[in-house]
Amino acid sequence: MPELPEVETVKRGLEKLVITKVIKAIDNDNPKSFPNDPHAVQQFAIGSSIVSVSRRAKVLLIGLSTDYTLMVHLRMTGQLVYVGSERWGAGHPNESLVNALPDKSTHVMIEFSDGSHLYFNDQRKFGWVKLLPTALVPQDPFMQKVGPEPLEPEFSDEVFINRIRRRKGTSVKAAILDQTVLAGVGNIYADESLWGANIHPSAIVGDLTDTQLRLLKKEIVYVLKLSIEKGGSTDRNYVDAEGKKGNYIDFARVFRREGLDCPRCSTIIEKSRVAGRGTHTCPSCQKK
DNA sequence: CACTTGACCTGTCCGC
DNA sequence: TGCGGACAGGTCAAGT
Repeated sequence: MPELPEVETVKRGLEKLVITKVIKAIDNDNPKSFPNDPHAVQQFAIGSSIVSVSRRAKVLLIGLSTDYTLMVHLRMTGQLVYVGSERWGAGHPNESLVNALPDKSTHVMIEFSDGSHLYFNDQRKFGWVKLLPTALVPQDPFMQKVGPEPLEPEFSDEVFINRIRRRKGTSVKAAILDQTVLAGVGNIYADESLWGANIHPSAIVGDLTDTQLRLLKKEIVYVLKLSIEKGGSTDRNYVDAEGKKGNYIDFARVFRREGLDCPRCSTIIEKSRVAGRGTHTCPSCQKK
């Protein structure tokens, strides 16, 4: 589920909600969701306070006062939801979810000393919460190989073109989904940005011009920024740190709009399969 | 090496 | 209504 804009939205929410909170207890029901040595958890997490929340690619990093970090990947269906000690008042945008937590998909539960909680929910159990020394975060194999952050200034046209051209034999959709090319694009923003650039997802990278790739890079940055403004995309499971849904999907041009009109030319949007993923295109705007 | 496919899980939806 | 199969936003290991 969550791609860069969703993880960024969770990060911004958590930053406001959990900094300075002291961890009183952590429970989990599944070692895949919480693959940590209980002794390390006891020694370096329990009793520590949260000093920072940051994001790299689709990974959330919750910094602790012990110089350890809780590294969180939401994968497909993960949620990280904060619930205050008095819950949320009536009228909360997602009252039914928040007030029902924990539920059967809650796999990690962090209790703070003030009685509030942070719940890690994950229907499909692909996500995880790992505790490790902060100094070792950069040594993580994924962190070692992940590409540049698309919303940082160093993500220039040259950087993007050089990196994506390493994948010259593959489809452009597979290339932008490749986290070593750039960080944070998933299926939604791949389809949305390719539509924006008038490029067919199955086009081979080696057949695209630098002009097309520059436009694609611009569209990737555009859709990611727009989605952050809208609080991300809720297609199924995604919610932010307060349990609220995102609104980008209302602004999507092709994603999940098969059978509807292309907003640019009114041709009916099609759904197909590219790079093993459900793929949405306008057959008129995005010629093969 | 470059690239593609299947696996990891659970839930939901669609066709018979 | 029940059942089987396909599919769902990510990543990695194993295969070609």
